[in-house]
Amino acid sequence: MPRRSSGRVTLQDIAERVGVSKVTVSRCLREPQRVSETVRLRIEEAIEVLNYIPNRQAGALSSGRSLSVALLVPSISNSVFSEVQRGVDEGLREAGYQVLMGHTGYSILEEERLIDTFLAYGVDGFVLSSTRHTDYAHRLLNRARLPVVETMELTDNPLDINVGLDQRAAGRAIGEALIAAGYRRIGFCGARLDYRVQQRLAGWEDALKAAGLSTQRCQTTPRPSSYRLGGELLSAMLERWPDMDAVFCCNDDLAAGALFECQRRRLDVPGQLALAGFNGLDITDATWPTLTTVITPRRAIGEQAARLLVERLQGAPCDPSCHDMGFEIALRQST
Amino acid sequence: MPRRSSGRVTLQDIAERVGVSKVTVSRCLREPQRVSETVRLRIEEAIEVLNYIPNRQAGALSSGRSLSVALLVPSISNSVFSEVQRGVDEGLREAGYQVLMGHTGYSILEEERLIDTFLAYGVDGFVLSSTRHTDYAHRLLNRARLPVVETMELTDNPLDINVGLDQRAAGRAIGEALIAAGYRRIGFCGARLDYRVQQRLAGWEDALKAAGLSTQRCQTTPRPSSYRLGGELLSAMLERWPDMDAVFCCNDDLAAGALFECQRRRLDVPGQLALAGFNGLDITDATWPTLTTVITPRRAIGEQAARLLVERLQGAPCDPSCHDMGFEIALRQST
DNA sequence: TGCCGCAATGTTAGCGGTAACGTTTTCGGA
DNA sequence: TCCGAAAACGTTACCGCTAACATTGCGGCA
Repeated sequence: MPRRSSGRVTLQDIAERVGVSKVTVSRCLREPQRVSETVRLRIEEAIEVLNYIPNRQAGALSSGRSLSVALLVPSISNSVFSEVQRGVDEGLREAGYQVLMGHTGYSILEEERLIDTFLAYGVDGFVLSSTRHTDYAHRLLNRARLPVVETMELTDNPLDINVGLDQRAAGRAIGEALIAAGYRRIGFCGARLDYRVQQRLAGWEDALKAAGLSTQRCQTTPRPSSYRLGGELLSAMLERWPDMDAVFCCNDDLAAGALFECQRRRLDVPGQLALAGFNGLDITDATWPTLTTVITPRRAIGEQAARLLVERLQGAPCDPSCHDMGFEIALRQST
Repeated sequence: MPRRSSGRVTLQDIAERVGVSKVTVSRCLREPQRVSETVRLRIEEAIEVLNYIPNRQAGALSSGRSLSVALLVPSISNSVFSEVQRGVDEGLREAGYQVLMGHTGYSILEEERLIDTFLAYGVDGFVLSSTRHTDYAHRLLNRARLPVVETMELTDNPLDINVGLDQRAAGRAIGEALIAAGYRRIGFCGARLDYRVQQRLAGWEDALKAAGLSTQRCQTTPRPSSYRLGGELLSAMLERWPDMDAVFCCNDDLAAGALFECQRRRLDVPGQLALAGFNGLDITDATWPTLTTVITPRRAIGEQAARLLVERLQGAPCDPSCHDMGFEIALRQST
């Protein structure tokens, strides 16, 4: 009993219509210059007429390359990663790769699960948005011998390629900027507390300690970040440390939420309290007052990740490397 | 010359180690109860030890089902769609499907390209976030005979399943709410002007006309929506219609941007100008004053889409249907 | 004329799974 | 003890495409 053919148009159908073998059709699609002009035109016509859509699964199975790459981000709703995604997507699409996206919900266990899933899908490479993974994820990636880019933060010990920025230095820089602006009782407010946030916190502490200032005004929570949470955290901080004159929020969402809370309390920003955020999202440049923040080169990180990944995919040898994409302090009205 | 095997562990490797045929191993993975206890345990052990990861491409090629579904959204950075995505993802994952996401950048041509791409990947179904497609996309979808869910807005003529809300009715409702609150010189400000925004605009006009009010205070642009744009549009409107007493912004980003612009101009909201947005994003409940908006059931739309899609994937017949998920007006401080 | 080399195309043998059907084993009941 | 059906497992033939090698045809040159 012959297996039911899916009914889809296949290479064979094209080949029969044109009167060549299916290898020639396949070749025509992959290396057009290796097929004669006349045959090529007739094949192209047949593809058009029959509405042929190549079956990537079959192609991937046969060639061992799927021309797809997995991009794992912590959260889709967080606009921080949408810029990275755009950069990655653009760079990889140019090179003929399709990006398959997954979101880990900030969980390395979920990341592990997704790595497994995408390996099953036969992706040719990974772009991860962290340098922290489970042991099993490490083993999976090592065994698969695929190019991997770890993005966002830097690490001393990259799996393969690492593109990001020094989160701790950025935290320190914004701390120093606040100190330079004359603030002395500077608070830190952080949510989610993933590795990157911890680094920013450490940088903030570095700056304050170096200036001989107290680092006690630190309010953190494992809850996910949101505008409202920014307001709640700020309220709690104002209660505990009424003398606080500036707050560095670990991200822009919290900073904006804190700003709204100040408005609600008729607290003048920056007159009575200065605010600073992190990432440089659109909103920081739209609020009143505009928000001081650390602008992170998310788009550039994505593009660079794509560029390096493509090099590896096209044969460059595996040579672990780190790429510091820097950051920029944007001093705005809120400080 | 034998073809270079990818080096990956395959069913065959498991089978050899256990001393059974690979069909038995395959069966053990798909229908465990059809394999004897002892063999099953030994197979499971071998899978564990050898770190076997099934090759989905091969499975899909052979069975004709890939257990994956494409979800196409206009924009990843727009949080409106991340809620839909979450709903879809959750519902489909439960049923064993993997969601592959693509973003169209609000272009139906790009949507067409993505449909083509994902058909090549052999997805088993589509979730689209519009009811507007190119002719070619229509043909592709019809020919593929796959279940398709069109989401967000409603249509009289669904391709297959349609889950969304009546955008025009929602626009009318917010218009009526503003009128009921006593506003009479109500403006509309819109960006991007995709189909949904046009519907909201039409609804707003319906409400104003029904109340005998002027619909001239309408400022639109094809530019993509953003906070800053909200401010710019509001400025332009205040210049043209200084007597305006309320503005319905086609989405929350514009409304928030407009609010920030009011703060910049020291214009009291709602005292001097009332503002309303659309979608019910987090920010509307965080700003000061909080923003009146239309809360759209995005999560529910995603979940319902997933539910209906799974039914179809599991054999329910194709029977075009529309599902109105409704909306809710949230009157807040800004009106 | 005969031989060489290259361009254009074809043949073969898989890639790693699964559907369909075939065979063997097991076991209860007549 | 023997029979027959179900449970357990195996064989075969693909799914649609491509790598590697084989073949054909033709022009150019000695």
